[in-house]
Amino acid sequence: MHLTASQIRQDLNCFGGFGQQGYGYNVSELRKEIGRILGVDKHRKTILIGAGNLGTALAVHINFEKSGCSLIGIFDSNKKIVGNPLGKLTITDIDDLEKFCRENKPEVAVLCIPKSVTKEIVDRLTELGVRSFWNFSHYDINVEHKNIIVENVHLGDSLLTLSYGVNNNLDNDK
Amino acid sequence: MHLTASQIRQDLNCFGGFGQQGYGYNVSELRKEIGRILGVDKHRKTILIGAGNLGTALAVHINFEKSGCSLIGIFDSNKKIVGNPLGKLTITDIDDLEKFCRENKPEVAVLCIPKSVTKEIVDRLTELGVRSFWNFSHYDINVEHKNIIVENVHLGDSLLTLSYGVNNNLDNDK
DNA sequence: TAGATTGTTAATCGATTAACAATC
DNA sequence: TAGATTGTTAATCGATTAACAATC
Repeated sequence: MHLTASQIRQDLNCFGGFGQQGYGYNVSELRKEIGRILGVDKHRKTILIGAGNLGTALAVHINFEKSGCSLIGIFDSNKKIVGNPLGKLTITDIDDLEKFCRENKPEVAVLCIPKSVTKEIVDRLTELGVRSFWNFSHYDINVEHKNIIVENVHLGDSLLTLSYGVNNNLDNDK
Repeated sequence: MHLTASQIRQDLNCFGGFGQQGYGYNVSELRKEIGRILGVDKHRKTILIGAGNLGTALAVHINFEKSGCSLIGIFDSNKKIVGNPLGKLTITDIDDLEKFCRENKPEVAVLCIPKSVTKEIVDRLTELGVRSFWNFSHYDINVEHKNIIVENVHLGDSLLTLSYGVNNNLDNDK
């Protein structure tokens, strides 16, 4: 993984001492501890907004539980696909978002929606108590309201990084 | 963008001087220069391997030209979807990969395929002269053969980062 | 000349690496 | 005791920030 032993020891010490000097690490215990730090033992209720190509891909391929998230709802504004099954869930009308959230209190939202509607959706969701966003839209969520956690995934930027690498013969796989 | 003026000047100077002291930058010229550095003015022939949910999402939503790439072929092993249209292209049988590459000489490949077949596909593509990979599979491409450029996108890692942020109340939007 | 803005050098900061003490 | 391995401090490296010279 391109990491030195020294770096691993330093990093682990940010969270505490997990090994025994002269003896080593209990690997399975260490693994569990790291999992706890990352929060993979949680089941945070998560909803997906937007069941287009990307939303569908994520709903099908991402193992949410593996990251401590539990996908409990999928929403879309397209009435033609509302009611359709997607994985183990059924696509719900975005108009029912408020009702659903008041009843189920999700904490995390995955945003697979166009830039133009993202601000409105984020406003509605924060109002409803959602504090964490996995954001695939091109809109940059404005964290004026602190205590909100955002993980942006801008795939276009990633392709641009590759393009730079191609044009400058860089091995950026580190 | 959370950048200081100093940082921008430093970064620009890695590539040369683009402004005039006391006067400023010619913004549209600077923009063009940065574009050239990133290679967005190129039209590198690009193929997409795997037309599942994720591959479809990328084919539809990503503006390849904007990053200097030109999508010229889409391949899948599923005979049921071979021949189907996808965007402006038609899904081609993966068995025709060699023929297509010898004729069209693509430089970049987007990998939306399962981990299990990635090594084989990468071997075939490098043999055919493809040197750059935008890799969405979970397989870590082994760059033993230098001169190969890889940009990995592991969406699961991104969700795990969010999970850590949620559990430790970190604002990681910087 | 005064004000403004870039280019470049120096200072600061943080992260990586190396060294070594502690311990089995 | 010798060898091995973690925890922790010190040294090194690189990137960010600050300072200032150059220029309009």
